[in-house]
Amino acid sequence: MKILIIEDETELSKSMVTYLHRESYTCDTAFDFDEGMQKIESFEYDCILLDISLPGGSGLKILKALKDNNKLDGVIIISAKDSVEDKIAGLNLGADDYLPKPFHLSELSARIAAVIRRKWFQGSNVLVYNELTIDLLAKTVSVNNKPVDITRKEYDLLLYLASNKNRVISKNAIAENISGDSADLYDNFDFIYAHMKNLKRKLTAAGSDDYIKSVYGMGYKFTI
Amino acid sequence: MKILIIEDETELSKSMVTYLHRESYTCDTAFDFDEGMQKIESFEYDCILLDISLPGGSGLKILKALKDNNKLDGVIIISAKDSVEDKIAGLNLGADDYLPKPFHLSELSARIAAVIRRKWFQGSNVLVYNELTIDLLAKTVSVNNKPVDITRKEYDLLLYLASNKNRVISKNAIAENISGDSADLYDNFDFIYAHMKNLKRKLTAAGSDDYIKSVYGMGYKFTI
DNA sequence: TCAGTACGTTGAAATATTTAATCAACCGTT
DNA sequence: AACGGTTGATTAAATATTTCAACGTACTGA
Repeated sequence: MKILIIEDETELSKSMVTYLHRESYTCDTAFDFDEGMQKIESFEYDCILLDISLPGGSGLKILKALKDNNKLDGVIIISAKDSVEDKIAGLNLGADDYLPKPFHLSELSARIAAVIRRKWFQGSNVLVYNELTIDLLAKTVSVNNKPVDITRKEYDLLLYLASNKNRVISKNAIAENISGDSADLYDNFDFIYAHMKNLKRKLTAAGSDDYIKSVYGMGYKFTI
Repeated sequence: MKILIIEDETELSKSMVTYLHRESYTCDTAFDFDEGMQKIESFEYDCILLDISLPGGSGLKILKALKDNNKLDGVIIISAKDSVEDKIAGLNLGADDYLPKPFHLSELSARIAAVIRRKWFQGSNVLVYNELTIDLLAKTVSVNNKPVDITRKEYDLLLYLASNKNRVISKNAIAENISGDSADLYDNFDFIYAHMKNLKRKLTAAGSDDYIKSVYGMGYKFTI
């Protein structure tokens, strides 16, 4: 799952990245208004953490832009505790959640998990596709109720495709989702092939159907 | 197990912290209304001790906020003996328990233990996993009914994982749970490895299966 | 239809990361 | 001061990730 952190305090931003990375999220960062706008325009994110007070322009303007582009789902406002008007303005614009500074990273992580569940999984913790289930809380994948031993990248890959079922997902999108930073340019997708092969092998060996189809020249599609 | 003490009398707060610390609880403190609100908003606790009469605002308002956030489980009201209306208001709002001042710390501790048992272990005093049992009252761990000599951190670690069985628990979460202060960023998790090794060694030496599996890149999982 | 080419799959090797184990320093208690 | 428990640093081991090269397969245009 991919998160954009728009926050000018570099120390805070850095510790968020570290913590969230350990929680299996991949993070992008933006440190001012312009960079924030640029990232939201060029990439897709599962969750956006948005500081209101930013150099170069108010975060509320970014929020407005997100709203106009129908990308409000998954936005969490973070802002100084006393800015009540920021909170009201943010929630009025339709942000999903509001977290006053200072906050504990575990709290942030819990809010992100809730937002993502709401956005992608109708608030549920478990995705079920016939014999295949993905448990978001336990971070496990099972086939016929037997857990499958899966690595983190494989899990990310499966979750990403499954949460976009019936859609063709480009390899660029996959690379950005399961790998580090959107700034990276990928000259080849060999690593995707490798993960895909291992994932498929493990799932089918466990008795699952192969729900992931490759779409020649386009990407991959999870179809139930 | 993590406890939040919202209490303005510093002496009382300090003695509670000391006592509860000896009882293997880790404690956070808040000394007025605002601090209390901030802590409950930004962190998860297994039990919250809430004084009703606080500088800056009534504890009942904190209780209301907890109720609105579905975090009422594990709240114990502490208040002057004669405030019958506080008691009624508190229990009406759904607090778990009520303890009139002055009280014995042992009484407090017993109530906390009861609240935690109710919240986490459906009122049971003992967790049993085949040959392995964890006695919450005695704070002991046994294998085949023979007690195992275990340190406090090891006990915390085992209890935390066991009470989240079949879930992968991140090292972030483990660090926060077993480490005393609420510091939330750790630059390394070596101390977790050390405790983990000692815990596993003691349990297997005592004849227990190794129920704690490491999940590479994700954390640890207790599986029966 | 058929070669030609781009794309996808595979398995193995190389690299990087995470976890384990050991040992030493630290800290609070007694 | 001595002790056990806890934590941090270092090295070793295990595991995951990425790269690479060889091979299949699907599309393209003549």
